[in-house]
Amino acid sequence: MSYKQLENAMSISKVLSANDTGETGGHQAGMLIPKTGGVLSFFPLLEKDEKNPRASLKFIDSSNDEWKFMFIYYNNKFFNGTRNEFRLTGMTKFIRQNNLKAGDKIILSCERDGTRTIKHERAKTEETKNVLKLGSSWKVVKI
DNA sequence: AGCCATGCACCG
DNA sequence: CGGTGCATGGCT
Repeated sequence: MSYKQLENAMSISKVLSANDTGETGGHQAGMLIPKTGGVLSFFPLLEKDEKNPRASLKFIDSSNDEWKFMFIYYNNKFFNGTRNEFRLTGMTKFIRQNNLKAGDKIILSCERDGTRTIKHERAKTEETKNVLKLGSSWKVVKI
């Protein structure tokens, strides 16, 4: 009797930063993966004893297209350098095709059969929605 | 911890 | 030769 059913159909999401989408001029080719929030458990375990280990992952989007991303652990901090972070690279085409901008969200899911899917969520840019004008110079005065 | 930025290698 | 992506350093 085992109780392991947590690894089924999990999904994570990441809000794109300007640098992730390339808007800052950086040629990043992908996005940073936060080390916190349990996000890492979505990805395969990488060999931390070797430098910059990586895993190629296949994702299916909503139109059933297949995408190949590279999950890389830049860990040269434990070798020569200063890096200690995870990245998902090779996403430029996907970002462009869907016209994703900073603030938009990427949702990655993992089905029970191991299939990984990718979705995106447009940021709600209704910035002036809650700026309800109430005639602030008027107020009720009791006499 | 996460985001920004860049030199260089590679490929069209 | 210019765009793209990797790897890496720097800055907040």
